Amino acid sequence: MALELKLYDTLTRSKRVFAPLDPTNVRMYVCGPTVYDFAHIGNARPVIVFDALFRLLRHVYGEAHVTYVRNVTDVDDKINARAAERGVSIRALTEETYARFKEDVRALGCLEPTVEPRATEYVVNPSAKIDMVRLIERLIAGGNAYVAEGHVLFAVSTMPDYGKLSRRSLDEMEAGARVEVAPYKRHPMDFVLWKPSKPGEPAWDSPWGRGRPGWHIECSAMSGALLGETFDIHGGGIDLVFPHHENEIAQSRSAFRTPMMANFWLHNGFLQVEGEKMAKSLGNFVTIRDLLKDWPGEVIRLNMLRTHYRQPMDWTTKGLEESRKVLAAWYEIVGDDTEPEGHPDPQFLHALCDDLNTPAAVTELHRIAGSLRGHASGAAQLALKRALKASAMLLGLLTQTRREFIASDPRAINVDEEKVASLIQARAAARRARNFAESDRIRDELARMGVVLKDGKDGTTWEIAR
RNA sequence: GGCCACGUGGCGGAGUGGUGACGCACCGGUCUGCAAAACCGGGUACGCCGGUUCAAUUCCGGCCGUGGCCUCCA
Repeated sequence: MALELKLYDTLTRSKRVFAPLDPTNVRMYVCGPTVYDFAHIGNARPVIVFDALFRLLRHVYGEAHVTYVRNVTDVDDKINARAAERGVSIRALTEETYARFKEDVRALGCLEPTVEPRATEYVVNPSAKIDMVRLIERLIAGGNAYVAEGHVLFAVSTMPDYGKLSRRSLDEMEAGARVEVAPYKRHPMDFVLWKPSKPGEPAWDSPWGRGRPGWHIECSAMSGALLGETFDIHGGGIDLVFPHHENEIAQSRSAFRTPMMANFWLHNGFLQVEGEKMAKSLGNFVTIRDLLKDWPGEVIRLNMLRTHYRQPMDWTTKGLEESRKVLAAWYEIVGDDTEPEGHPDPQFLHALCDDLNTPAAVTELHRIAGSLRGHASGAAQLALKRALKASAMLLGLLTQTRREFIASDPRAINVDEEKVASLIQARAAARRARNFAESDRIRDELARMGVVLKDGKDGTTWEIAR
């Protein structure tokens, strides 16, 4: 394999060369949405980032050799609360929210994961290799979990490595704990695998009574069922490192008796909005849905990828505007050529293979676009255009024609393209007749429609004013 | 209170122990009937204080700032 991919692994806090456990089936699991509300831009970061990684892995190992699992959490106390609040059934709420989520991420140019399992389908699932109830039974049988007052708890003291991912010791965690410890816990850090359900809450029959799973067990069950006891990459937001991923590791490794769960643990950084933390109390929750009312999906996507996935990021309107300009300029260069015949640029790929360095990859796209200016012509020019297009497309960018991109701007929906075209023709005629008063009048008329003209060697093009 | 990240020019944002990436904006020029676009050229940087080193933006320590986790949260 010519391309050497390096990824930063949170567990070892180091960048390591990625070697698949099985090159014919590279397996990645990413924690997906809890479906109780519209997804916000912070939710979009891991979705876009790991989609980019998925695409890169498919390029390196072949499309048929990558399995990407992103779960859907459809059993959760927030869901119960929201459903009750709205007076709808839990099922109706989760189905509706999930459908909206799918629309949102498609608009952001994300490929569908190979499998999108729902937590509720893996509580008890006899046809799966493993499910949550069986996993918990194993943990109890193996001495890693115990039953107390209708709950099943994981005993962290049975896991010598507990805390390794988040680099904190049990002593530190106890010392820093702010929350009262449930009296039935043997150790303060023991966490819930199964809990009883009150009337009205989702419930499944289990050896421990009618109840529902704790938060962490779903990911251990679904990754185990769909990817196996150990797999290559586990991803998610950095806020999930503790306790979620730490607990997943404890569960999976204890149940399966393995030295590791995932070979690489990848975490994306947090996102702020206009310099402030995004919080409901600040009223600055930016949903994907809202953004799509103002910006093409590709603009949102490029804006996300202009920052390295591990860096903290500030999401701003100014940044979106810059991303829009960059994308528009690239489309102007590539034009309406849709032939996906090029190959991604080697330097572009090299940047991506360095821990998914998308900002550096974007720089390479600028480099290719720059080399297209001026001198290149004929076959060389076509090859460069296609390299630019093929490279960008690997990241889910420049997937349209120039015209489609312009039309995809939400602000363009009120623009009558045919009328614009005829006005441009009329202006061209006036200019040929050197009737500049008339040509300027037409330009002003178009400007009032929100259309900005750009005269070039090969005629006049236009875009939406901002 | 404990643990952990991040802090680069007007803005965004890579990277590196020793020649000031890249983009946006800005300024100057070419082109254009004019403007826009395009093209050519230009400037400004590594939070603060120490330490290691021939040499630090890059390594180490402290401080300050921002954010994350410790509780359901991407």
